[in-house]
Amino acid sequence: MKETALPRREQKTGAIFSPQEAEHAAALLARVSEPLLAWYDQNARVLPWRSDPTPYRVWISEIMLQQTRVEAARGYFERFVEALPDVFALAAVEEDALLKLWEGLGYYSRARNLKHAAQIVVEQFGGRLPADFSALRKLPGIGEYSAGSIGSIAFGLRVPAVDGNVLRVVSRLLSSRADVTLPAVKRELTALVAGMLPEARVGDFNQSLMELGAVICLPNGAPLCLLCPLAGLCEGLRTGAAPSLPVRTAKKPRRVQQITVFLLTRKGNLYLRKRPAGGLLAGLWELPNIEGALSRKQADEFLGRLGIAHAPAEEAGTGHHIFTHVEWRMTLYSCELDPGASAPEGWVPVSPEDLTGRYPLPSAFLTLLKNL
DNA sequence: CAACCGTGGTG
DNA sequence: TCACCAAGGTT
Repeated sequence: MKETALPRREQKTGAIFSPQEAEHAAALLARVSEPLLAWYDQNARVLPWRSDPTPYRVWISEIMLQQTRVEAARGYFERFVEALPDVFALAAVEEDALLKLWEGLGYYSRARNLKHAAQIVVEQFGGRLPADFSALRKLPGIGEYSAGSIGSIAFGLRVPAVDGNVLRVVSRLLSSRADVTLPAVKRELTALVAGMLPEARVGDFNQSLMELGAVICLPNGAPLCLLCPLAGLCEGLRTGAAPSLPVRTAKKPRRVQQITVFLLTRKGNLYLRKRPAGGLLAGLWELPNIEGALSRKQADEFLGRLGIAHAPAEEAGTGHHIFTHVEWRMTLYSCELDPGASAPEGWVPVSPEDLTGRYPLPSAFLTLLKNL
């Protein structure tokens, strides 16, 4: 294959960076670990999973922290490990109880994957998380990043852990305009990070890169370069490009979905139903709803067709909820069912106590109920 | 590879 | 109000 005949990104050596650029990058990054670890020793936040970093706790924290800010995860973590203190408890937990512990955190498949992985750990590894990158990587919910973070933090494995913080920090250090949303770019930056790992304290080093990104090298064009221990090496600071890095391709616009939601009550209980096992909010409970913005008359007709004996539906306002890929615009109706009325299969009358303590609801519906 | 999967803080 | 984006993984 002739290099000169191909655009750079198709060359065999270095899809993104030329050999010269990669060499320069490696030389720059080689000078990072020492000052960064020194900074980390003085500035690391005190976090519950850091104070007692058993493999189980590190694992739970890393899954919880996927696409989730530290402050959002903190309270959930404490409650989770209190309720499920070890891998055996996690492997045996009932799904609703598990999802209730995760309620409001989002990306609920993380919780289900945790339980599935716990069952594998019990069956195949005697209840001990494997101290091996490839074995960790094979567990459900553990990808390239998490295998690296758990491996290095819990077991001291000499492997990189490249998350969004690290991509931002490294892009700025190198003043690189490579699009970090591209898997190929992520792979190359991961290789560069692998090359900058210190001989010892790899877990601390991986955490120090993320910590720097979380508290100094802030996203949204707001890095605190004056406080940065790496300011002296940072090409992004020198060129002035740091605030506008990293480069990411824009996201696809959301689709808007109109739904009509029913607040059906009977003798102080509220009707819920379980969502399907796959797709959005899989396995969580919800207020009965259908697609479309129904008029009050259509709402009554809908309930009538389901054979639900009820008082006339009352308009209960509107609601709005934004997910990553979908936006719900909700039309609400409230309706008291006749005392002896039966509801469709799977619609469950839930007491206020069970609503709070037993049934996991997505925030979209929790917000509605809170506003009533 | 690109679409899908939640939620809340931030400017 | 609104776009951006977080200690990503799966299909």
